[in-house]
Amino acid sequence: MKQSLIKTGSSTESLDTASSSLLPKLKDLPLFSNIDSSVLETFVSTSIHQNFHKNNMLYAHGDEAHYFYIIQSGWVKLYKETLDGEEAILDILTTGHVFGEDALFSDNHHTCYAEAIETLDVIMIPLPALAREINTNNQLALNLLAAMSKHRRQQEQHIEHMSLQNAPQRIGCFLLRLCKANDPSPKELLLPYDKTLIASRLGMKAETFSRGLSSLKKSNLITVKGGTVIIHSIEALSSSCCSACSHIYPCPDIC
Amino acid sequence: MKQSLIKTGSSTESLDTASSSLLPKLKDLPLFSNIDSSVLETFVSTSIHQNFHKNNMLYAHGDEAHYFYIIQSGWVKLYKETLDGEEAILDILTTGHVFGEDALFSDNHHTCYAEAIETLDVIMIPLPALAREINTNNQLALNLLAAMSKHRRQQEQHIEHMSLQNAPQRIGCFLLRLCKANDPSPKELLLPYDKTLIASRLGMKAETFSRGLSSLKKSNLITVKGGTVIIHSIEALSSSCCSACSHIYPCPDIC
DNA sequence: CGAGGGTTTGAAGTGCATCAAATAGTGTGG
DNA sequence: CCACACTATTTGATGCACTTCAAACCCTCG
Repeated sequence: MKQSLIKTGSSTESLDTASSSLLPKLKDLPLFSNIDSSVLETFVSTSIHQNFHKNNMLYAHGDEAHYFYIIQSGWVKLYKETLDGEEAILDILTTGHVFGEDALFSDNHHTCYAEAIETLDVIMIPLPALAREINTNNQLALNLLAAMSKHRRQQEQHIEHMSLQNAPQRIGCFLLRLCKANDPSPKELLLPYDKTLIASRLGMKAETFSRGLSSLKKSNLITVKGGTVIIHSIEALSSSCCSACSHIYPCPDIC
Repeated sequence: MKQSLIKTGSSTESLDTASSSLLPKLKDLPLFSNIDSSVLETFVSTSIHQNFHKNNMLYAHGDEAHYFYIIQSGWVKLYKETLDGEEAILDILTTGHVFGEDALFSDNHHTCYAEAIETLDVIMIPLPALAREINTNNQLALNLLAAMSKHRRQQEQHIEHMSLQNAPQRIGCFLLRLCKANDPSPKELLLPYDKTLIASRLGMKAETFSRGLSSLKKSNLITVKGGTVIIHSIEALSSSCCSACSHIYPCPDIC
């Protein structure tokens, strides 16, 4: 039904293979902590550095998988699409996040769509290189396990939110997650992407999102001006949202 | 709100430690495929074999984790509970399923509740034993990765179902998943546990589940008598349910 | 047989979706 | 820099799916 203007392949391909400046960036990722530089150098030497414009598709559900992706900057949405053409957003990722690696365990095929939603800058590392390495490198396998496990907890929270929180609560929770720091002072923040997309990420329609924001406004919890939101009191907002959740603010590393 | 009669600890403890008859059972689990018998013997020798009655709690959210669990028979629900006392079911597991192992990556604490919903028979293996082994045994780490990855795809489907399917569709999909075989003949099956619990697993109230079943009945897709359901035509049922899903029947290994 | 939980049914309420239209915001070419 | 086109967002009116509350029914088990 909602057929977006997908321009696959029309991405800006700045293929600077193996720029050694990538190495320090990889080293900082949890996935690669305690991994020998020599291994990372192998990854870097076979990697591709690429840009994608908004609405470009990185891969489709069912595609054969060749790479996994490390986000340098920008935003990606991972989603599924039904026969009816409806889409369900699984996750929206940004700088430092890794995705696509799960194809290793799905017969080398991707199990969802990945699409850039803001100008995106990724490092693409060939999956066979990863596969070879985890087969012998136990530390890397353990790091990957830790990453998967974290992702699993995030998904559990997603499921919990969808079943138990109402629209304003899901919105409030989303805003709180945008506040990294846990100081209790009023907090001004910029919504990272389209409101329509945030709505979809939270499992609601754009109209419902809009009304949800107004309702938080009316309760005097926040102020909204365009894409800017001011949280008057983190304390107050969390007490109105987190009662319908198994975690209390500030959530653990999950959020 | 819904405070269930939890009788923690009052379980029937048939502690027959290290019965070597367990070994062949472990060997058949995907998690332990291609793992040396000597390793499994170590697991068996430190394991506990235990029964839990309906409504017994295995562990609570936040508990320090000592074991992971392998189900021999019976059913367990994994769930979260909000401050309000509402619960969200994450998963319902049965024979052959493994759970609790993710605590290894959550600071050795469980991140949800686990409760027996039908008389339950589990093998409990100490987490430190697993931790020690995956630190050096790459094959085991890879098996665990594969298991986590499968679980991840299941969760993704759960999320998708919750966002896109309506109540009768979720029910139909659940029934189809109970049919392992994909022969197209009418299929009679027994609901594995309380309708109330199925409802909750599917993210709806018992009343909605009941009405959903009637609606499938009225569409002449199924017949219901007590806990027995007859699917008139798998073809017809799947065509009415799977349109709101990214998978078509029969779903891949996910279901 | 009777108690109690699970299940069904009915009536009414609520929250979100849908449809439609107005408004704000953004990027374009002139 | 402005006018236009197009999209994102908001607002209002209405509908529907699911929930809630209440009561009846049914089934199991002591």
